[in-house]
Amino acid sequence: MSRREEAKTFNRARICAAAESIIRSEGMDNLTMRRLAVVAGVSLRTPYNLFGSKTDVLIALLDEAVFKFTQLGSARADGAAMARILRALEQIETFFDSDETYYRGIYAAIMNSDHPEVRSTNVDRAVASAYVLMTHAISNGELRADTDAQSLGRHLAITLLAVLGMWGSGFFSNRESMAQVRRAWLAMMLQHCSETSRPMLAAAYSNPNDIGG
Amino acid sequence: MSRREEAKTFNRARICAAAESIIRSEGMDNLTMRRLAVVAGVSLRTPYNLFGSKTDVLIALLDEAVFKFTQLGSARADGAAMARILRALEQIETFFDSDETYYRGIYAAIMNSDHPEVRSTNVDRAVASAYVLMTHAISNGELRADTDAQSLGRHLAITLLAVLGMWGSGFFSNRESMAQVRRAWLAMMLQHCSETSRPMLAAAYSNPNDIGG
DNA sequence: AATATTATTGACACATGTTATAAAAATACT
DNA sequence: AGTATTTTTATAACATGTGTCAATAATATT
Repeated sequence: MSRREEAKTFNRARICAAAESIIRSEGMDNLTMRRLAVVAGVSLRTPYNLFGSKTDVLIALLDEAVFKFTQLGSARADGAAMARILRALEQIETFFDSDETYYRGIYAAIMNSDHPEVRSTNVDRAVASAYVLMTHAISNGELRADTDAQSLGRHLAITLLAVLGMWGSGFFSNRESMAQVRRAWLAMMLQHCSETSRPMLAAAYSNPNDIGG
Repeated sequence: MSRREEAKTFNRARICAAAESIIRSEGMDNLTMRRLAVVAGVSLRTPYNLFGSKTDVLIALLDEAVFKFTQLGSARADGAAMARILRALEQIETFFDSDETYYRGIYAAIMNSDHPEVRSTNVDRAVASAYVLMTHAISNGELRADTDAQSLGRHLAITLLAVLGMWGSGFFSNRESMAQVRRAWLAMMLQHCSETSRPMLAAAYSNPNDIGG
Protein backbone atom coordinates (compact mmCIF):
# COMPACT_ATOMS: atom_id res chain seq x y z
CA MET A 1 0.00 0.00 0.00
CA SER A 2 1.38 3.38 -0.99
CA ARG A 3 1.93 6.03 1.64
CA ARG A 4 -1.03 7.88 0.25
CA GLU A 5 -3.31 4.92 0.72
CA GLU A 6 -1.89 4.39 4.18
CA ALA A 7 -2.68 7.95 5.11
CA LYS A 8 -6.18 7.58 3.79
CA THR A 9 -6.72 4.39 5.71
CA PHE A 10 -5.44 6.06 8.83
CA ASN A 11 -7.72 9.03 8.38
CA ARG A 12 -10.69 6.83 7.69
CA ALA A 13 -10.01 5.02 10.93
CA ARG A 14 -9.65 8.29 12.81
CA ILE A 15 -12.95 9.52 11.43
CA CYS A 16 -14.73 6.29 12.30
CA ALA A 17 -13.32 6.40 15.80
CA ALA A 18 -14.41 10.00 16.19
CA ALA A 19 -17.89 9.19 14.92
CA GLU A 20 -18.22 6.29 17.33
CA SER A 21 -16.99 8.41 20.18
CA ILE A 22 -19.45 11.19 19.42
CA ILE A 23 -22.37 8.78 19.18
CA ARG A 24 -21.39 7.18 22.47
CA SER A 25 -20.72 10.30 24.48
CA GLU A 26 -22.99 12.91 22.92
CA GLY A 27 -25.65 10.85 21.20
CA MET A 28 -26.65 10.39 17.60
CA ASP A 29 -28.23 13.83 17.34
CA ASN A 30 -24.89 15.46 17.97
CA LEU A 31 -23.16 13.58 15.21
CA THR A 32 -22.97 16.38 12.68
CA MET A 33 -20.41 16.58 9.96
CA ARG A 34 -18.95 19.74 11.42
CA ARG A 35 -18.57 18.23 14.85
CA LEU A 36 -17.18 15.05 13.35
CA ALA A 37 -14.54 17.04 11.53
CA VAL A 38 -13.52 18.83 14.71
CA VAL A 39 -13.34 15.69 16.84
CA ALA A 40 -11.48 13.78 14.15
CA GLY A 41 -9.09 16.69 13.77
CA VAL A 42 -9.77 16.96 10.09
CA SER A 43 -11.38 19.42 7.73
CA LEU A 44 -15.09 19.35 7.01
CA ARG A 45 -14.38 18.24 3.50
CA THR A 46 -12.26 15.20 4.35
CA PRO A 47 -14.99 12.81 5.49
CA TYR A 48 -16.67 13.52 2.17
CA ASN A 49 -13.46 12.75 0.31
CA LEU A 50 -12.88 9.53 2.20
CA PHE A 51 -16.41 8.21 2.58
CA GLY A 52 -18.72 10.11 0.33
CA SER A 53 -21.47 11.12 2.69
CA LYS A 54 -22.52 11.04 6.30
CA THR A 55 -24.47 7.87 5.65
CA ASP A 56 -21.36 6.26 4.24
CA VAL A 57 -19.51 6.99 7.46
CA LEU A 58 -22.29 5.27 9.38
CA ILE A 59 -22.18 2.35 6.98
CA ALA A 60 -18.52 1.96 7.80
CA LEU A 61 -19.46 1.74 11.47
CA LEU A 62 -22.13 -0.82 10.68
CA ASP A 63 -19.63 -2.85 8.69
CA GLU A 64 -17.30 -2.88 11.67
CA ALA A 65 -20.18 -4.11 13.80
CA VAL A 66 -21.11 -6.81 11.29
CA PHE A 67 -17.51 -7.91 11.15
CA LYS A 68 -17.33 -8.12 14.91
CA PHE A 69 -20.54 -10.12 14.94
CA THR A 70 -19.54 -12.60 12.25
CA GLN A 71 -16.34 -13.29 14.13
CA LEU A 72 -18.37 -14.36 17.14
CA GLY A 73 -20.74 -16.40 15.03
CA SER A 74 -18.22 -18.43 13.10
CA ALA A 75 -16.79 -19.79 16.33
CA ARG A 76 -19.84 -22.02 16.66
CA ALA A 77 -20.80 -22.92 13.10
CA ASP A 78 -21.33 -26.56 14.04
CA GLY A 79 -24.47 -28.62 14.48
CA ALA A 80 -27.61 -28.99 12.48
CA ALA A 81 -28.75 -26.16 10.22
CA MET A 82 -32.11 -25.63 11.91
CA ALA A 83 -30.48 -25.32 15.29
CA ARG A 84 -27.82 -23.05 13.91
CA ILE A 85 -30.22 -20.62 12.37
CA LEU A 86 -32.10 -20.35 15.65
CA ARG A 87 -28.85 -19.95 17.52
CA ALA A 88 -27.91 -17.15 15.16
CA LEU A 89 -30.98 -15.27 16.30
CA GLU A 90 -29.95 -15.62 19.90
CA GLN A 91 -26.50 -14.40 19.05
CA ILE A 92 -27.92 -11.36 17.37
CA GLU A 93 -29.96 -10.62 20.44
CA THR A 94 -26.97 -11.02 22.74
CA PHE A 95 -24.91 -8.88 20.44
CA PHE A 96 -27.47 -6.11 20.43
CA ASP A 97 -27.87 -6.36 24.18
CA SER A 98 -24.16 -5.81 24.58
CA ASP A 99 -24.38 -2.33 23.10
CA GLU A 100 -27.98 -1.58 22.40
CA THR A 101 -28.14 2.19 21.94
CA TYR A 102 -25.09 2.25 19.76
CA TYR A 103 -26.13 -0.46 17.33
CA ARG A 104 -29.71 0.63 17.17
CA GLY A 105 -28.57 4.17 16.59
CA ILE A 106 -26.40 3.50 13.59
CA TYR A 107 -28.84 1.01 12.13
CA ALA A 108 -31.72 3.45 12.37
CA ALA A 109 -29.66 6.29 10.99
CA ILE A 110 -28.71 4.25 7.96
CA MET A 111 -32.21 2.95 7.37
CA ASN A 112 -33.71 6.41 7.75
CA SER A 113 -31.29 7.90 5.28
CA ASP A 114 -32.38 8.26 1.72
CA HIS A 115 -29.60 6.13 0.33
CA PRO A 116 -31.63 3.12 -0.74
CA GLU A 117 -28.66 1.28 -2.23
CA VAL A 118 -27.43 0.56 1.29
CA ARG A 119 -30.28 -1.73 2.03
CA SER A 120 -29.64 -3.88 -1.01
CA THR A 121 -26.17 -4.95 0.10
CA ASN A 122 -27.59 -5.67 3.50
CA VAL A 123 -30.26 -7.87 2.01
CA ASP A 124 -27.92 -9.62 -0.38
CA ARG A 125 -25.65 -10.50 2.49
CA ALA A 126 -28.49 -11.97 4.53
CA VAL A 127 -30.09 -13.80 1.63
CA ALA A 128 -26.78 -15.41 0.76
CA SER A 129 -26.16 -16.80 4.25
CA ALA A 130 -29.74 -17.98 4.56
CA TYR A 131 -29.43 -19.77 1.24
CA VAL A 132 -26.29 -21.59 2.37
CA LEU A 133 -28.01 -22.69 5.53
CA MET A 134 -31.06 -23.93 3.64
CA THR A 135 -29.11 -26.03 1.15
CA HIS A 136 -27.20 -27.44 4.06
CA ALA A 137 -30.46 -28.27 5.81
CA ILE A 138 -31.79 -29.98 2.71
CA SER A 139 -28.74 -32.14 2.08
CA ASN A 140 -28.81 -32.85 5.79
CA GLY A 141 -32.34 -34.18 5.62
CA GLU A 142 -33.66 -31.51 7.97
CA LEU A 143 -35.74 -29.96 5.24
CA ARG A 144 -37.67 -31.96 2.69
CA ALA A 145 -35.90 -32.59 -0.58
CA ASP A 146 -38.52 -30.72 -2.60
CA THR A 147 -37.81 -27.49 -0.72
CA ASP A 148 -36.81 -24.50 -2.82
CA ALA A 149 -33.72 -23.38 -0.93
CA GLN A 150 -33.47 -20.13 -2.86
CA SER A 151 -36.99 -19.05 -2.22
CA LEU A 152 -37.14 -20.20 1.38
CA GLY A 153 -33.79 -18.68 2.23
CA ARG A 154 -34.80 -15.40 0.71
CA HIS A 155 -38.07 -15.42 2.58
CA LEU A 156 -36.37 -16.05 5.92
CA ALA A 157 -33.74 -13.40 5.29
CA ILE A 158 -36.30 -10.82 4.37
CA THR A 159 -38.31 -11.65 7.45
CA LEU A 160 -35.29 -10.91 9.60
CA LEU A 161 -34.42 -7.68 7.85
CA ALA A 162 -37.97 -6.42 7.80
CA VAL A 163 -38.24 -6.86 11.55
CA LEU A 164 -34.81 -5.34 12.05
CA GLY A 165 -36.08 -2.30 10.23
CA MET A 166 -38.74 -1.84 12.86
CA TRP A 167 -36.27 -2.64 15.60
CA GLY A 168 -34.02 0.13 14.34
CA SER A 169 -36.86 2.63 14.55
CA GLY A 170 -37.04 1.78 18.22
CA PHE A 171 -40.36 0.14 17.86
CA PHE A 172 -39.55 -2.84 20.00
CA SER A 173 -36.87 -4.31 22.18
CA ASN A 174 -34.13 -6.66 21.12
CA ARG A 175 -36.00 -9.50 22.73
CA GLU A 176 -39.33 -8.73 21.11
CA SER A 177 -37.77 -8.38 17.69
CA MET A 178 -36.02 -11.67 17.90
CA ALA A 179 -39.10 -13.39 19.26
CA GLN A 180 -41.06 -12.12 16.30
CA VAL A 181 -38.46 -13.40 13.87
CA ARG A 182 -38.09 -16.70 15.67
CA ARG A 183 -41.78 -17.38 15.59
CA ALA A 184 -42.03 -16.51 11.92
CA TRP A 185 -39.02 -18.60 11.07
CA LEU A 186 -40.26 -21.61 12.97
CA ALA A 187 -43.68 -21.50 11.37
CA MET A 188 -42.06 -21.28 7.99
CA MET A 189 -39.55 -24.04 8.59
CA LEU A 190 -42.30 -26.26 9.92
CA GLN A 191 -43.87 -26.03 6.49
CA HIS A 192 -40.79 -27.49 4.86
CA CYS A 193 -39.18 -29.66 7.48
CA SER A 194 -38.70 -33.39 7.31
CA GLU A 195 -40.26 -35.63 9.91
CA THR A 196 -36.87 -35.92 11.58
CA SER A 197 -36.63 -32.28 12.49
CA ARG A 198 -40.32 -31.63 13.00
CA PRO A 199 -40.45 -32.54 16.70
CA MET A 200 -37.63 -30.16 17.57
CA LEU A 201 -39.15 -27.32 15.57
CA ALA A 202 -42.65 -27.94 16.89
CA ALA A 203 -41.33 -27.97 20.44
CA ALA A 204 -39.43 -24.75 19.84
CA TYR A 205 -42.53 -23.15 18.37
CA SER A 206 -44.60 -24.04 21.41
CA ASN A 207 -41.99 -22.83 23.84
CA PRO A 208 -40.70 -19.33 23.11
CA ASN A 209 -37.89 -19.77 25.63
CA ASP A 210 -36.51 -22.97 24.20
CA ILE A 211 -33.63 -22.50 21.82
CA GLY A 212 -34.67 -25.62 20.03
CA GLY A 213 -31.36 -27.43 19.86
CA MET B 1 -67.51 24.93 14.26
CA SER B 2 -66.42 28.51 14.64
CA ARG B 3 -65.36 30.50 11.63
CA ARG B 4 -61.79 30.28 12.86
CA GLU B 5 -61.93 26.51 12.92
CA GLU B 6 -63.62 26.47 9.55
CA ALA B 7 -60.85 28.58 8.09
CA LYS B 8 -58.25 26.27 9.57
CA THR B 9 -59.95 23.22 8.18
CA PHE B 10 -60.16 24.87 4.81
CA ASN B 11 -56.49 25.79 4.89
CA ARG B 12 -55.50 22.33 5.99
CA ALA B 13 -57.37 20.91 3.02
CA ARG B 14 -55.76 23.40 0.67
CA ILE B 15 -52.32 22.49 1.95
CA CYS B 16 -52.97 18.77 1.62
CA ALA B 17 -54.25 19.26 -1.89
CA ALA B 18 -51.20 21.31 -2.77
CA ALA B 19 -48.88 18.70 -1.30
CA GLU B 20 -50.59 15.94 -3.23
CA SER B 21 -50.43 17.94 -6.41
CA ILE B 22 -46.73 18.68 -5.99
CA ILE B 23 -45.90 15.04 -5.31
CA ARG B 24 -47.87 13.98 -8.34
CA SER B 25 -46.63 16.54 -10.82
CA GLU B 26 -43.15 17.37 -9.58
CA GLY B 27 -42.20 14.36 -7.52
CA MET B 28 -41.45 13.86 -3.87
CA ASP B 29 -38.08 15.60 -4.06
CA ASN B 30 -39.76 18.84 -5.01
CA LEU B 31 -42.09 18.81 -2.08
CA THR B 32 -40.34 21.44 0.00
CA MET B 33 -42.05 23.54 2.59
CA ARG B 34 -41.34 26.70 0.64
CA ARG B 35 -42.80 25.27 -2.53
CA LEU B 36 -45.75 23.87 -0.63
CA ALA B 37 -46.47 27.30 0.80
CA VAL B 38 -46.38 28.89 -2.64
CA VAL B 39 -48.59 26.28 -4.29
CA ALA B 40 -51.05 26.32 -1.40
CA GLY B 41 -51.10 30.10 -1.55
CA VAL B 42 -50.16 30.41 2.06
CA SER B 43 -47.22 31.63 4.07
CA LEU B 44 -44.31 29.37 4.94
CA ARG B 45 -45.33 29.42 8.55
CA THR B 46 -48.90 28.28 8.06
CA PRO B 47 -48.30 24.57 7.39
CA TYR B 48 -46.31 24.55 10.60
CA ASN B 49 -49.16 26.18 12.46
CA LEU B 50 -51.74 23.80 11.06
CA PHE B 51 -49.82 20.54 10.99
CA GLY B 52 -46.68 20.87 13.03
CA SER B 53 -44.07 19.63 10.62
CA LYS B 54 -43.54 18.43 7.10
CA THR B 55 -43.91 14.85 8.27
CA ASP B 56 -47.25 15.72 9.81
CA VAL B 57 -48.46 16.99 6.45
CA LEU B 58 -47.48 13.69 4.90
CA ILE B 59 -49.20 11.82 7.68
CA ALA B 60 -52.37 13.67 6.81
CA LEU B 61 -52.00 12.43 3.24
CA LEU B 62 -51.44 8.90 4.48
CA ASP B 63 -54.51 9.15 6.64
CA GLU B 64 -56.54 10.17 3.62
CA ALA B 65 -55.18 7.15 1.78
CA VAL B 66 -55.95 4.81 4.66
CA PHE B 67 -59.45 6.21 4.84
CA LYS B 68 -59.93 5.66 1.13
CA PHE B 69 -58.66 2.12 1.49
CA THR B 70 -60.81 1.17 4.45
CA GLN B 71 -63.87 2.39 2.58
CA LEU B 72 -63.11 -0.08 -0.19
CA GLY B 73 -62.40 -2.88 2.25
CA SER B 74 -65.50 -2.59 4.37
CA ALA B 75 -67.64 -3.17 1.30
CA ARG B 76 -66.67 -6.84 1.38
CA ALA B 77 -66.28 -7.70 5.04
CA ASP B 78 -68.17 -10.93 4.62
CA GLY B 79 -67.06 -14.55 4.55
CA ALA B 80 -64.66 -16.56 6.66
CA ALA B 81 -61.93 -14.78 8.57
CA MET B 82 -59.04 -16.66 6.96
CA ALA B 83 -60.28 -15.86 3.49
CA ARG B 84 -60.91 -12.27 4.48
CA ILE B 85 -57.45 -11.65 5.77
CA LEU B 86 -55.97 -13.04 2.57
CA ARG B 87 -58.35 -10.98 0.53
CA ALA B 88 -57.25 -7.91 2.46
CA LEU B 89 -53.73 -8.50 1.19
CA GLU B 90 -54.95 -8.60 -2.35
CA GLN B 91 -56.87 -5.42 -1.80
CA ILE B 92 -53.78 -3.72 -0.50
CA GLU B 93 -51.89 -4.82 -3.57
CA THR B 94 -54.59 -3.59 -5.89
CA PHE B 95 -54.79 -0.34 -3.99
CA PHE B 96 -51.05 0.22 -4.26
CA ASP B 97 -51.10 -0.72 -7.93
CA SER B 98 -53.72 1.92 -8.53
CA ASP B 99 -51.32 4.70 -7.54
CA GLU B 100 -47.99 3.15 -6.83
CA THR B 101 -45.52 6.04 -6.88
CA TYR B 102 -47.76 8.25 -4.85
CA TYR B 103 -48.46 5.82 -2.02
CA ARG B 104 -44.98 4.48 -1.89
CA GLY B 105 -43.65 8.02 -1.87
CA ILE B 106 -45.59 9.24 1.11
CA TYR B 107 -45.12 5.99 3.00
CA ALA B 108 -41.37 6.07 2.50
CA ALA B 109 -41.16 9.72 3.40
CA ILE B 110 -42.96 9.13 6.65
CA MET B 111 -40.97 6.04 7.53
CA ASN B 112 -37.70 7.75 6.73
CA SER B 113 -38.53 10.72 8.87
CA ASP B 114 -37.25 10.82 12.39
CA HIS B 115 -40.66 11.10 13.96
CA PRO B 116 -40.89 7.65 15.51
CA GLU B 117 -44.25 8.26 17.15
CA VAL B 118 -45.90 7.99 13.74
CA ARG B 119 -45.18 4.34 13.43
CA SER B 120 -46.90 3.48 16.70
CA THR B 121 -50.32 4.63 15.62
CA ASN B 122 -49.85 2.73 12.41
CA VAL B 123 -49.04 -0.43 14.30
CA ASP B 124 -51.83 -0.02 16.80
CA ARG B 125 -54.31 0.33 13.99
CA ALA B 126 -53.09 -2.83 12.26
CA VAL B 127 -52.82 -4.86 15.46
CA ALA B 128 -56.36 -3.95 16.38
CA SER B 129 -57.86 -5.10 13.10
CA ALA B 130 -55.83 -8.28 13.09
CA TYR B 131 -57.01 -9.02 16.62
CA VAL B 132 -60.63 -8.64 15.60
CA LEU B 133 -60.13 -11.00 12.69
CA MET B 134 -58.40 -13.58 14.87
CA THR B 135 -61.11 -13.66 17.53
CA HIS B 136 -63.61 -13.96 14.75
CA ALA B 137 -61.66 -16.86 13.28
CA ILE B 138 -61.51 -18.60 16.64
CA SER B 139 -65.19 -18.30 17.41
CA ASN B 140 -65.76 -19.39 13.84
CA GLY B 141 -63.82 -22.59 14.34
CA GLU B 142 -61.25 -21.65 11.73
CA LEU B 143 -58.51 -21.37 14.32
CA ARG B 144 -58.13 -23.78 17.21
CA ALA B 145 -59.74 -22.72 20.44
CA ASP B 146 -56.44 -22.59 22.31
CA THR B 147 -55.09 -19.92 19.98
CA ASP B 148 -53.94 -16.70 21.61
CA ALA B 149 -55.75 -14.19 19.43
CA GLN B 150 -53.88 -11.27 20.92
CA SER B 151 -50.46 -12.67 20.29
CA LEU B 152 -51.22 -14.13 16.89
CA GLY B 153 -52.96 -10.99 15.69
CA ARG B 154 -50.06 -8.88 16.80
CA HIS B 155 -47.61 -11.16 15.10
CA LEU B 156 -49.48 -11.04 11.80
CA ALA B 157 -49.90 -7.28 11.94
CA ILE B 158 -46.22 -6.73 12.62
CA THR B 159 -45.32 -9.05 9.78
CA LEU B 160 -47.32 -6.89 7.42
CA LEU B 161 -45.92 -3.61 8.68
CA ALA B 162 -42.36 -4.83 8.72
CA VAL B 163 -42.60 -5.84 5.07
CA LEU B 164 -44.38 -2.62 4.22
CA GLY B 165 -41.40 -0.80 5.68
CA MET B 166 -39.16 -2.45 3.11
CA TRP B 167 -41.74 -1.90 0.41
CA GLY B 168 -41.71 1.80 1.18
CA SER B 169 -37.97 1.94 0.78
CA GLY B 170 -38.54 0.68 -2.74
CA PHE B 171 -36.90 -2.60 -2.04
CA PHE B 172 -39.51 -4.66 -3.79
CA SER B 173 -42.62 -4.41 -5.85
CA ASN B 174 -46.20 -4.41 -4.60
CA ARG B 175 -46.55 -7.99 -5.72
CA GLU B 176 -43.37 -9.23 -4.09
CA SER B 177 -44.22 -7.54 -0.82
CA MET B 178 -47.64 -9.04 -0.66
CA ALA B 179 -46.33 -12.46 -1.64
CA GLN B 180 -43.86 -12.30 1.22
CA VAL B 181 -46.59 -11.35 3.69
CA ARG B 182 -48.99 -13.93 2.32
CA ARG B 183 -46.51 -16.71 2.65
CA ALA B 184 -45.59 -15.71 6.19
CA TRP B 185 -49.22 -15.36 7.19
CA LEU B 186 -50.20 -18.72 5.75
CA ALA B 187 -47.35 -20.53 7.47
CA MET B 188 -48.33 -18.90 10.73
CA MET B 189 -52.03 -19.58 10.37
CA LEU B 190 -51.30 -23.19 9.48
CA GLN B 191 -49.76 -23.51 12.94
CA HIS B 192 -53.01 -22.52 14.58
CA CYS B 193 -55.73 -23.55 12.20
CA SER B 194 -58.41 -26.13 12.84
CA GLU B 195 -58.68 -29.19 10.65
CA THR B 196 -61.59 -27.54 8.88
CA SER B 197 -59.59 -24.71 7.47
CA ARG B 198 -56.28 -26.53 7.06
CA PRO B 199 -56.95 -27.79 3.52
CA MET B 200 -57.73 -24.34 2.22
CA LEU B 201 -54.69 -22.81 3.87
CA ALA B 202 -52.40 -25.62 2.80
CA ALA B 203 -53.61 -25.31 -0.75
CA ALA B 204 -53.10 -21.56 -0.67
CA TYR B 205 -49.62 -22.02 0.71
CA SER B 206 -48.67 -24.38 -2.10
CA ASN B 207 -50.11 -22.17 -4.78
CA PRO B 208 -48.92 -18.57 -4.59
CA ASN B 209 -51.54 -17.50 -7.15
CA ASP B 210 -54.52 -18.94 -5.35
CA ILE B 211 -56.36 -16.47 -3.17
CA GLY B 212 -57.39 -19.30 -0.96
CA GLY B 213 -61.08 -18.68 -0.71
C1' DA C 1 16.22 17.82 -6.99
C1' DA C 2 12.55 19.34 -9.94
C1' DT C 3 8.17 18.52 -11.49
C1' DA C 4 3.63 16.42 -11.69
C1' DT C 5 -0.09 14.31 -9.28
C1' DT C 6 -3.09 13.83 -5.54
C1' DA C 7 -5.19 14.90 -0.99
C1' DT C 8 -6.37 18.16 2.33
C1' DT C 9 -7.71 22.52 3.72
C1' DG C 10 -10.38 26.84 4.16
C1' DA C 11 -13.76 29.83 3.18
C1' DC C 12 -17.85 30.29 1.21
C1' DA C 13 -22.33 29.13 -0.74
C1' DC C 14 -26.83 26.79 -1.30
C1' DA C 15 -31.14 24.28 -0.21
C1' DT C 16 -33.80 22.64 3.29
C1' DG C 17 -36.56 22.02 7.75
C1' DT C 18 -37.47 24.72 11.35
C1' DT C 19 -37.86 28.64 14.65
C1' DA C 20 -38.18 33.68 16.19
C1' DT C 21 -40.24 38.06 16.02
C1' DA C 22 -43.03 41.65 15.03
C1' DA C 23 -46.69 43.50 12.11
C1' DA C 24 -51.06 42.88 9.95
C1' DA C 25 -55.35 40.72 9.33
C1' DA C 26 -59.23 38.10 10.78
C1' DT C 27 -62.30 36.81 14.17
C1' DA C 28 -64.51 36.76 18.81
C1' DC C 29 -66.30 39.15 22.67
C1' DT C 30 -68.68 42.92 25.16
C1' DA D 1 -68.69 49.79 17.36
C1' DG D 2 -64.70 49.05 19.87
C1' DT D 3 -61.56 46.07 22.14
C1' DA D 4 -59.19 41.73 22.88
C1' DT D 5 -57.67 37.40 21.07
C1' DT D 6 -56.10 34.35 17.70
C1' DT D 7 -54.09 33.37 13.06
C1' DT D 8 -51.57 34.49 9.28
C1' DT D 9 -47.91 36.90 7.17
C1' DA D 10 -43.30 38.77 6.15
C1' DT D 11 -38.79 38.63 7.00
C1' DA D 12 -34.93 37.10 8.91
C1' DA D 13 -32.29 33.69 11.03
C1' DC D 14 -30.12 29.09 12.31
C1' DA D 15 -28.29 24.34 11.83
C1' DT D 16 -27.36 20.89 8.80
C1' DG D 17 -25.80 18.02 4.65
C1' DT D 18 -23.52 18.90 0.74
C1' DG D 19 -21.07 21.20 -3.16
C1' DT D 20 -17.53 24.59 -5.28
C1' DC D 21 -13.07 26.34 -5.93
C1' DA D 22 -8.68 28.00 -5.23
C1' DA D 23 -4.66 27.42 -2.37
C1' DT D 24 -1.61 24.49 0.03
C1' DA D 25 0.57 20.51 1.55
C1' DA D 26 1.90 15.77 0.84
C1' DT D 27 3.41 12.31 -2.07
C1' DA D 28 4.86 10.18 -6.54
C1' DT D 29 7.50 10.35 -10.75
C1' DT D 30 11.25 11.58 -13.55
